[in-house]
Parts: sequence; structure tokens; C-alpha cells
Amino acid sequence: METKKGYCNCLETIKPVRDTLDVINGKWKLPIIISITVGNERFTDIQNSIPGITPKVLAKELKELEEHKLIKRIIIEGYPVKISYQADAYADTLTPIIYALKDWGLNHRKKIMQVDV
Amino acid sequence: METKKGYCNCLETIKPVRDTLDVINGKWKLPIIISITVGNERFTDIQNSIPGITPKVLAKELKELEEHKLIKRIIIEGYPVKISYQADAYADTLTPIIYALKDWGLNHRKKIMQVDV
DNA sequence: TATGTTGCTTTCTTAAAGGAAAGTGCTATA
DNA sequence: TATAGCACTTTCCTTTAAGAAAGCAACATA
Repeated sequence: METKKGYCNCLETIKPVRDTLDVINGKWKLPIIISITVGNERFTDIQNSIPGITPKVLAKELKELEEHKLIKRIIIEGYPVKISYQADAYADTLTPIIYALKDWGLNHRKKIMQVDV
Repeated sequence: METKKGYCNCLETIKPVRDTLDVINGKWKLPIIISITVGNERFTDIQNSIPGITPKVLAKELKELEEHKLIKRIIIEGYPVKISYQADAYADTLTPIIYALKDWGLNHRKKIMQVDV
């Protein structure tokens, strides 16, 4: 006796994809990781490198990325206390995703530019 | 004279990534494309194959995917008119993204399972 | 006549994301 | 003393996403 379901099962793929989306969801997380990976480590620098982001949103996203062990927040004592944000080694595992998204975006732009009919 | 900006520029990467995110954003678009790619072509089958999706959300997302030329909506005349959703060839270009997300998700689950300290 | 199937739409409600603008506490330098 | 920089926080508000529940039009079969 087998359960009758008329549809094709694709949970094997959907589930891990959704797990990933839960971590890197939203408009800002990947741009922030890119910015930090490329060398920006100060709050203001990260903010300036990502057009349109507000300090409130940046602060919130940084906290979430830290919770997910993707970045580290390092306090540098000194005249004004400074903070350094750095990519955790785990963030490197996102590289294939970032490149796949970048490549697709570049190609997509080409496509919608040329084809207009 | 050069503009003084203290931060590293990463717009070359951020911009195409955001272009991509604008197309496949949200919780549902990739799961829907996966479901259709795997062989589900009927509204109800797609709905059943994706846990938690409501018909309202599915209808809306299908329209957007059609606008982005990622899927086709084919009307099959008959006793009750049926609709077949099919992946456009362009949807195949998303495969590297889907696999990158799937792999990361599987690995992430392993990581958070084992490391608990 | 009643019921079921398909592919949705409609209405209502809540939750989450995002944005604008100003403020805060600290300190160093002019 | 005044100003400026840093790393945020706070408040308020708008927009978007999402979810629950029900309904509907067309036909076909029992």
C-alpha cells in the first residue's frame, strides 16, 4: 500500500536550499559579507561601501551575522574605542554562492539589455 | 587630486549580486523553480510539493517568475481547463546557484548539528 | 441534484523588513 | 572652549511579505 501523491518529491533539494536562505536572507547580508571580505573592517567604512544602507539596518545585520558565526566583532582599545569586523573562516564557504550570484547577475543584465523585443 | 574615501570599493561584486537577489528574492521563488524543474507542472502539485505555501502566495510568485521569463504558463483546453507550468530554458541558468545553495545548506546543517559547544 | 476537481481570487490580519532623522557618549584635537 | 569623528541607538513611520480562511466558476461524474 503506498501513499498516493500525484506530485514529484523535491524536498531533498528544497530543504537545504531553504536552510541556506534562512541564514543569508534579505537584501543586505551578502553585500555586508562581501564588503568585509574585501577588506572593510570599520562600521563607517562598511556603511560607506554599501549604497543605501542605514546604520540601524547595518547594526542589526552585523549582529545576526555574528550570531551565525560568519563574522567576528573585535574590540580595539584605544583613544576612541574602535571596532573591527572581520570575516570568520566560515564565511569563506559562502564564496561559491557569491560567485554564482555575481555571474548570474552580470549575465542577466546583459540579457535584459540586449533583448528588448 | 583623488577623492579620499577610506573604504575598499566592492561595488563590482555587490551590484550584480543585488541584481540577482532582486529576481530570486524571498522564501519561495527558488523552491518553486526547483519543484517545476523536477517535473511538477500543475498548480496543485506544485503547492503540495512545497510545504507551507498557500495558494495566494503561489499564484503571486508564479506571476512574477513568468514576468522574469523563468517559467511558462501553458493553457491546456479540455473538460476542466488545465494549466501547465514549465521551466523556461533560462531557468536552467539558475542551476549553479541552486546547487551552491543546496550544498551550503547540507554542510551548514552538519556543522550546527555536531558543534554545539 | 449533489459532489468533486482544478486553479485560482478575495478578504482580513499580522509580522517583518526597511528607511529617515536625530541623538548619545566618548575622546582627541584645534 | 568648540568641534569633529566613531559606532552606534532611538523613535517613528511606511512598505512588503506572509498566512489563514473562505469563496468561486466551470464542468463532469454519480
